[in-house]
Amino acid sequence: MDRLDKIFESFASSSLFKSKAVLQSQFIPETIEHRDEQIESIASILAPALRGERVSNLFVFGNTGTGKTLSVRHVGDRILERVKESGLDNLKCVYINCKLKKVADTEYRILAELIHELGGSVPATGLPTDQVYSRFIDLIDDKKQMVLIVLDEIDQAVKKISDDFIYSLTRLNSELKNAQISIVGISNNLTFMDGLDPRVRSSLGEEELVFPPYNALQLQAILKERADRAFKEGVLDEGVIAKCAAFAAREHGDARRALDLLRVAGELAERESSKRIGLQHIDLANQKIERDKMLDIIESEPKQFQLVLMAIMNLNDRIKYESIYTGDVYNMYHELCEKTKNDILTQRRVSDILVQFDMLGIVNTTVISKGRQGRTREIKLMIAPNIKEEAREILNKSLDM
DNA sequence: CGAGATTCATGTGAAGTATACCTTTAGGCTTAA
DNA sequence: AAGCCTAAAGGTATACTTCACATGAATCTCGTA
Repeated sequence: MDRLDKIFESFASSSLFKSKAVLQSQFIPETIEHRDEQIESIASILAPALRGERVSNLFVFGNTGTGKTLSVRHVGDRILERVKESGLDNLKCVYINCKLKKVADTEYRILAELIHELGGSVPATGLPTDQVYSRFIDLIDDKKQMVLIVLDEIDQAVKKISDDFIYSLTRLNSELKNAQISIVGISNNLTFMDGLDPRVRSSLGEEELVFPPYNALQLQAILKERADRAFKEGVLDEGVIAKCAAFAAREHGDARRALDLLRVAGELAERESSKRIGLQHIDLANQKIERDKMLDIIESEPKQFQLVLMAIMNLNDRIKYESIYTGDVYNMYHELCEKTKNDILTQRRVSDILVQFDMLGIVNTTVISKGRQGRTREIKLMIAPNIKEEAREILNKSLDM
């Protein structure tokens, strides 16, 4: 991808970009603006690790795109640098994102990922969970060291597994003879702590830190800084940055989104070989981001899920004004399965699939009781009309219809 | 007419099944001394 | 005797099914004014 980008860029002499990477989400800037206070706090909490002391478990809150991950990683990297300089080898830092489905959505997988990151290996399945624990312990307890575990999106993990997992992690210290572990939890759910077991809450929340959302002005400053590095001079129209910032500020001050917006706007402008990036590109970019997100989800869904979605879409077209209910969806799904020679799942399962769609935001469901007509889910399709055609194409293709 | 009882079409939870992987273990075979 | 391969045994995750019970308001029933 990067190499292709380079090729294309070298051919497009009118490229607007100086360096696109600056706007990509993996990019880690040297300086993080408007987060000095938080970074210093993190640093002072984690600093004892340099002396080989156990540091307090830390818990970081804040909405998406407020720089939590970035700040924590930044501090972590700096500490590791420091460790390297002084030639010591008594500190390790592991970063895990619990939200990435492939990486971790069971206790097992998170542990496996931890072990993997620390250089060990463990099969993707098959081992009793407690054996994985003991492997983990063996791995880190072979010498005196500190292990810093950063769990990003920890709320996702707890939701899917249970807080026992974190409890056993915090308890692990008592089983370790040489090594010590500390946990840094990152969550974008402010109320996450309330639902936790009190024991977990107290051990995990030894230190807490809140990242407030960026306001529009701060977003502007951040965007400005990055835009200067990313774009050639004078390609941005007046007010483009302000508009990006405004869009993102509306979305809870999500800086990542703001940067995405800017990048996509740039790409769009470039594609129509415009010399400048205008306000209309931002609007287009906003639409495109939404669209891509939705289509990606749809495409990556398993077959049975796609069949159910197809059923919903068919119904949605047919009866424009009435609501769609579970029973209708199931019947339509049944038909589709027969037509496409797919296995037919039970109603129970389809019901669960609908719940999943609801969580993904593809569909909006409400459980209602229709009196004597029983109880059901009222289903509303949330796919924007202008994407429907494409969505249908994707479904047709992958369902072979 | 109004308070309860009924009822319908699913929601929901628990437990079970099938399948795909994975490790460990032990037996059998090969190999080298 | 040591080393290697293989198959069986024993575990987990995932996707799904089966069974049983829970829901909640429209509708029915029936006593009463």
